[in-house]
Amino acid sequence: MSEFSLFNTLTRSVEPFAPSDGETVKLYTCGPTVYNPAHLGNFRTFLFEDLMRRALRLRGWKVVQVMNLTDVDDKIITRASEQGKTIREVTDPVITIFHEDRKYLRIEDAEHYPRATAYIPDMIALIERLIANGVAYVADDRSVYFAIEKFAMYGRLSRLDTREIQSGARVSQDDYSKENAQDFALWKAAKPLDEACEAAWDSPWGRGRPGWHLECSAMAMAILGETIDLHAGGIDLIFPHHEDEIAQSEAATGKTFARCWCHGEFLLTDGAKMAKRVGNVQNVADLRRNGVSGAAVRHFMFSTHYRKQLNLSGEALEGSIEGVRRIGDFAERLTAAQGGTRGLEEAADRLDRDVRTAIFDDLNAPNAMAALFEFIRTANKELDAGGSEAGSLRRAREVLAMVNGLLDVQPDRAAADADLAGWVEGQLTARTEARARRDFGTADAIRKALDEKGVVIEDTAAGTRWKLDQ
RNA sequence: GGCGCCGUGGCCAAGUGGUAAGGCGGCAGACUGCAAAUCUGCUAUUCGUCGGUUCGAUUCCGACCGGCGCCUCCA
Repeated sequence: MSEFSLFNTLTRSVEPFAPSDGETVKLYTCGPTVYNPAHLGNFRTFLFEDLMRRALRLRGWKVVQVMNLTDVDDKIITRASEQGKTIREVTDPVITIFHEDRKYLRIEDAEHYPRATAYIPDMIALIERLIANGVAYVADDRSVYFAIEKFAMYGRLSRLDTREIQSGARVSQDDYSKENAQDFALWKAAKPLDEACEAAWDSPWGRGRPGWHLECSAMAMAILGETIDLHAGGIDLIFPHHEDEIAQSEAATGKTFARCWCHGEFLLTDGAKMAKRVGNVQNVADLRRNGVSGAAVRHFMFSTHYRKQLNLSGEALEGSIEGVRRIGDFAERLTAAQGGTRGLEEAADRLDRDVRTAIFDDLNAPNAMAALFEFIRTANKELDAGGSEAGSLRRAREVLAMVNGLLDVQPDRAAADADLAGWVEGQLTARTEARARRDFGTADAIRKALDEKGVVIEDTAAGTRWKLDQ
């Protein structure tokens, strides 16, 4: 069996990876905070995780993926109060949009999408364990904090020396009273605003709500167990989010929380991190409105390795749209082909091997994509040569399906409705007749009329074919 | 101030101590009535700059220039 390796943030190096039980990968991925539709930067991370789960399965393992939905937090509460709603009324519609966007980008369903508010009892139980272990304390304001100096390994993931966080850092004191500025909240005592939008629950320490980091630890352990195989997220979550998850999980259980940590780099726009506070965000809806397909977005996101920053530009996106068109045209050609050649089969074998090698080597999607395009060029050539071997054709289709099951960059050709199809067929018949009598003026006028309806035609030896543009 | 990443052709981008994958675009050719699709050839003597190590560096080391990120709740 081929090796599978991933870059582990804990060691800052690419290492062999396998699930601890040799069979099922327990994967936890930090999901969106649902107060606003996720932007493309968020989706770059989710796409990287989608590729990861597909790669793990291709390697032969089962995957149980958890993606949490953070449906209680400061921003959600702010939004709810502004609109006079409960947090649930704010988050429900955003979750719906999240799943629509996700499906548009062909991100597979995770096995679990837990909402933080559904796991309050688990979170409270975890806090009680931490207090019992002496690493958490209840402050004067009835909030509960984790005391980072009680956890020796604190800082191991982010490699931040806790004593040296100083000038330049955004060290803003929040409204809570804690013993050490770097301690983080496990439980936040309720304020009137929280109660007003139904963001407060009973607890042994009074009314309140969970801290952000706590959610992930509690839900990961509740669903996947105390030690998980893989934990992934955006690079900005390394600190403090994942650092804190490790602290509170391991301080509670005494066991390794996640065996391997993977982080995806940022998507930039105009050379700056895409973020709401920078004001340069673009959503899936924006691309959708501009006719950019999910397949094209995937091609774009996978054109660069996940650990490298990627700049969103119109030019790059155009390139992906064209690239994906080529893949689509080729796939249709392969579907329609009557037979293949020995060379086609060899090219398919090569593609099979090269894609696995690339993707099992720390998810090298750009190399996998390169292998796909090399295959397309060779296969087109072989198909030009004719050939009648059913076996090689079958093999080519099988490998292309495998690659597509991994990258999923083959565009859907929009099916024309019956009215349009009928009209097009009529036009094509007229055009074929015109061409037969060498009346090219009429033939070209018809082609122009079709083009204006978004119909592109190709004259081939077997007759004229047509498709909808994009 | 601390920590870290990156800089490869017009654009995107892989990559290795031994002389630059792939995609988009462009140019030329084949095919076509013309197109489209496809194929072929061309499109970086060179990998931010300057040094060093080496038989040999884009790949290792150093300095510098430029871009980006993290340093308490941001994917």
